[in-house]
Amino acid sequence: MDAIVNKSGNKPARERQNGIDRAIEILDALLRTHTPTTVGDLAKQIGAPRSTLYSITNRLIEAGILEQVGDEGTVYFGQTAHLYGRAYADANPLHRRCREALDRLAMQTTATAQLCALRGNKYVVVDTRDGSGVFRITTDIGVEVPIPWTASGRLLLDHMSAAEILDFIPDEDFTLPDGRVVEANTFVADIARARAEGSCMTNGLSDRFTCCLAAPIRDRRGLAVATLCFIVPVDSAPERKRELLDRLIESARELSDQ
Amino acid sequence: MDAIVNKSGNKPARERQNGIDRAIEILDALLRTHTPTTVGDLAKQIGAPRSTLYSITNRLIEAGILEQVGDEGTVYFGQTAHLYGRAYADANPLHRRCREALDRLAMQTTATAQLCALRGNKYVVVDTRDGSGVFRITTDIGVEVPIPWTASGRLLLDHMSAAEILDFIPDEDFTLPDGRVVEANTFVADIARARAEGSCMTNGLSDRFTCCLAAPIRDRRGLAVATLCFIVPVDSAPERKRELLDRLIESARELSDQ
DNA sequence: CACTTTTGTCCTTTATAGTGGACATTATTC
DNA sequence: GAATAATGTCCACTATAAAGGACAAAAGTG
Repeated sequence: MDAIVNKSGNKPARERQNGIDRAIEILDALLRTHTPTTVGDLAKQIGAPRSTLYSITNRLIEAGILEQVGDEGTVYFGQTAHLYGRAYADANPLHRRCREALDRLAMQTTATAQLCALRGNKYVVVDTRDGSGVFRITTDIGVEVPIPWTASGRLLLDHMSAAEILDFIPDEDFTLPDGRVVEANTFVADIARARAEGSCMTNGLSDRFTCCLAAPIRDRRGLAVATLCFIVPVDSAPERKRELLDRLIESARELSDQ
Repeated sequence: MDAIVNKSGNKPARERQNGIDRAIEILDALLRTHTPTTVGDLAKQIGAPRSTLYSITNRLIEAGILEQVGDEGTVYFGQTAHLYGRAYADANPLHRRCREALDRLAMQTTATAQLCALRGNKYVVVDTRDGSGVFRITTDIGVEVPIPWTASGRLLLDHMSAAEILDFIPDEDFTLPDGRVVEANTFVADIARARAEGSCMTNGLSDRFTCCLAAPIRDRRGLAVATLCFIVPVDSAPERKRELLDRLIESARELSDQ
């Protein structure tokens, strides 16, 4: 028999939750909404008693992981969270090298360069360098986006079979922001092609004005662990797109360890 | 009567600890050591049962806040921690503006520019731009340093009375890495002077070869919430130090809101 | 103004998470 | 190769933390 599951679909919803689980739910809720939130709102969002959340947020505030924002009742990530994150970014060799690559790419091309990866069954931007050009439709770092909306997503799934892919992605994620639907078969074919070509380009997919260019960074086993990606206007010259894509492919290959 | 206190000196040491407190202890221990650590070591450092730490670290790993590093038994911060930290840094207006200021300062001067603040009764580097020059004795981001070792520390305490200052700083923190001791009176006088001058310079203090230059960023009430700081060789020309200091003072004033 | 909603705190109850040990397995050390 | 230490997992016990509600005060709302 199936256990009752909550809306995130992966955790059994017990009536009494662990404090650490609650704390993680709080942090993830803040990452999702990407905006300072009141404790009451948090309680509503994650379906927890307010009294519990007050005691946990207070403890997290005391530790500096959360901070009271402005002077009205909302909380958001604090300085300590920033320090933890920097410790990660500085210690992770791949991440360090990727940051340097982003700097180079954004500098040389004036386009917006991003480092992208999976987080669960969603796509997230892990780091960005905003290009010096005016064009910047930039997804916020850490905000989860449905995989089929992105060029990078097609590369990040290229180790999976068709069945695994369709099982992995929630049905609703195939619907684009403007209501169009990505056909499952088309999507699987896209992935196969991206794998064969070692890169992926999408035009006007998640956004009508945006072209995304992406190349995979692979670990020693060939698994795409992240992607480098450029965001440019969809009406950029084909030659420019090609040139940018080639740069991405080269940088991403240098970052791969195989 | 005094409760039993653990070595960090501020938390009552109960025999049975809260899971969230344990989790925070784990994260702070990793930030302190600034290196991937085994669960057993963590347990030793924070004085907790191994069985407890295994269950908590596993939960944190599952959430992506921690990651298993390499393939041998150690854990460190994970990608999710990075995302939390970026969310903080992107949302915090002061922090955003400081990052831009650091970029400018490091670029224009080729010196290492840092953003510093207090964390409890210690000094920490919150962000750095390593200068293009060869000279870089850089404190790692997030690592706690005794306040009397730093120029910034003198500015960050300039709202306190002499008594408050001496009460705030642990006695052992007045001993420099090379064994010399900062006299309490001298330190208090340093702070008064730093406040009067609106900046602080130290030569060969925490490190024999380093000169630290710092200027305060103040909130509307005049409290120094952070500092901008340059790290240069102690034998740099006095005129250069003066010029760098003036740049810091100007940038820091622009970032202050008063 | 009355009325609703939200906020922050406090209290009691009870399911359960943290503890401390035991245990079989690897790693180290000498 | 024996001896020691560290690793990861499991279990039973009970102090305690999450829950769920109650409450006054503040903030919106009409």
